[in-house]
Amino acid sequence: MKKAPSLVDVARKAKVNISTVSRTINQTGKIGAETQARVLKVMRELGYKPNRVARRLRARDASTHLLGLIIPNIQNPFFADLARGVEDVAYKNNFALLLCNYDEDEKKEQFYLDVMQAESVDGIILPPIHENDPAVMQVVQNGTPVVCVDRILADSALDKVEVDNHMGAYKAVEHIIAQGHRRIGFIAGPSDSSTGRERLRGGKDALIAARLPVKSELIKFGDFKQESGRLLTHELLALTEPPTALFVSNGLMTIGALEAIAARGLKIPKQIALVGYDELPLAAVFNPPLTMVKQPAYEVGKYAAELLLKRIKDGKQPPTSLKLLPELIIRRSC
Amino acid sequence: MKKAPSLVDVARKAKVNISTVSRTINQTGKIGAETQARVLKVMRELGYKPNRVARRLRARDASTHLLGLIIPNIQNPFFADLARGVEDVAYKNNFALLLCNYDEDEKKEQFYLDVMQAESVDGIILPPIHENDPAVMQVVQNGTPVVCVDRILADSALDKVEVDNHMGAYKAVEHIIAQGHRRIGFIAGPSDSSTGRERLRGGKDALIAARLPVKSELIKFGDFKQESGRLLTHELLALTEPPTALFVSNGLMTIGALEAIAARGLKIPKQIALVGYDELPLAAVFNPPLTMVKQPAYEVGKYAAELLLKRIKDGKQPPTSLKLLPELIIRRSC
DNA sequence: CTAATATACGCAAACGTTTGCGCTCGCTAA
DNA sequence: TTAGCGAGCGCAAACGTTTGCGTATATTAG
Repeated sequence: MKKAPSLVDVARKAKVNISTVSRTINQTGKIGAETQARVLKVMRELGYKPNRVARRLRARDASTHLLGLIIPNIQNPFFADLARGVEDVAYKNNFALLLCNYDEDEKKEQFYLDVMQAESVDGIILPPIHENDPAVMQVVQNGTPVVCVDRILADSALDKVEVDNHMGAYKAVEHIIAQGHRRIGFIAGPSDSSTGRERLRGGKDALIAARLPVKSELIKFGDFKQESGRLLTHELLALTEPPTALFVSNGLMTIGALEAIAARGLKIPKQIALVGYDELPLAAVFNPPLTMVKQPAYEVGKYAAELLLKRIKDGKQPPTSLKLLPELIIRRSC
Repeated sequence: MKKAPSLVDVARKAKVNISTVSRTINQTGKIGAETQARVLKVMRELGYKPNRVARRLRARDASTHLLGLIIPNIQNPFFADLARGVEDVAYKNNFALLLCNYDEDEKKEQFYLDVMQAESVDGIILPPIHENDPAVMQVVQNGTPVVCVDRILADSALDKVEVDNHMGAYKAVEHIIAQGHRRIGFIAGPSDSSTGRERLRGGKDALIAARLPVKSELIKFGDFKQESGRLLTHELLALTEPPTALFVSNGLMTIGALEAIAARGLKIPKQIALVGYDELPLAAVFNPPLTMVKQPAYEVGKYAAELLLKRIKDGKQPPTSLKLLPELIIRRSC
């Protein structure tokens, strides 16, 4: 590893003290015009790049220009979009991004939270693993700025940006009902996640508003992963009186549901109608095109990053809470 | 920001010198059994976590437990899978991951390479933006371990893991021919990328092996993004004598192609057959299921990370070069 | 002309580690 | 008895920054 030029090298060559160089870089303090010019020239000649590690070590308070993003799984298109949103605003502000997948695994989440703190990131964006996440709470207590996305943390005064899950599910089920369906299968998320619960609630409320019974045998609880979507759809379709329509409450499970439907050779929407959650890359060109409730994932990431940056710059403002709106994209699957 | 306990705090409470604590942690040097036990106890009591920043600053040679991954776009499922592969082995080895999207933009690539160096990462995994990538070359010269994935860097003795692009395209086109097609549209990637060129070459070679002419009007060059797939497919289908089959050389462009086909209301595979590159989440349940050449993206990431870790531990072994095999998954779209 | 003040810059501490070196024991070998 | 040695541990430097404070010079006010 060739040694990169340091402040000392620049200072020596420019015949000034390192503090002068530092101040030139950061535009802090008073420095003479010609000194400044000379220093800048030497910096260019040497190809000097400030060492971020040293900077972070020293400046526990000043910004370290590093953001942490901890998500369940980057292979989930929703989180990929979200991550992209975060990254774009980070880049615009000269921040780098430490990205981790925790796979809904508390051990991994803890590990990565430790890493983030040990790296003294400026702030962290994450969907808490569940509402009472002690590991996250502890990070917050430490004073690290945290903004919650997608899911929220119970009774905490944190910046957060979420999507209206109740509305998304409500609209979806409402639409299913409007298409004339009365037996609606519901593949819900885990009941200990706020998103899972809110979407379930939204679906139920739509049923109630239409004076339809909510039948527990038509509600299955998955884990937001593809395989559970497949399995639960099979269960639903194997019922003696199977549903005529399906609402699947996230993207990965929707893929699984489609697998099950294909395996049984059912026609969409005639034999089984379907509306899924989260937009999928091929949903619009699917045959038939898939009716889905689309979440503004990129925007969630974007706003979250902006909120975080704002808080980093100015710690003591009241927390702001954003709730973005999902959109029901009606295509042909229901 | 509450101050985290440091070596000094532990040392003071355990009534030893900080160096003893350090050596206890790293298992380096000789330390008495009871001292060690005492130190470990205090560490637990205080909840001590080593500060990675300080560690990285000090140990320019020792491992800093941070890997860099620079990819074009995390929203591309291929790279999402790849990233996941990298992350999994990084996690197993207690490494964190700095992830960046450079969007095929040289400025961004340069910026992120600078960041990685300034963060003194242990090593970097990336698909070079093109074969003669001066920015990457320079990083290599600096002595930072680099492993290339997917694409390669010209005449450099680097670890690399790629997928056999020639074989993938060859198999695809071979299969299209075997289905009886004679007019085959080819949506290629950029000709200045090694993957683009090799896939084009593979396709052409399959044509030649079958003694079929390669007609330049049937070959369109895209940029591996969705929109170009859509546009170019429209161009191809608008020909006075349009192709009866399409080979699209990456995943995003395949989505675009499907858009164009859907917009024209063409039936797959009767009116237009199609085989795409890269597996897509919904490809298997698509209607008809999509014939695609699937790249082992996760494995690419996994092997790359393993190679990188090996090189970090033991710098001076000859570079190893892996070439993984793509798989033609024959479904019903061709 | 002297004193006050602003400007431009240097000095050195601090951030939390790792590590080469040196010191002090207690023990063994000659 | 003493030189030699290894085990166990402390001292202090170093990594590359930022920053509070000090100081010299130039400028202005009184």
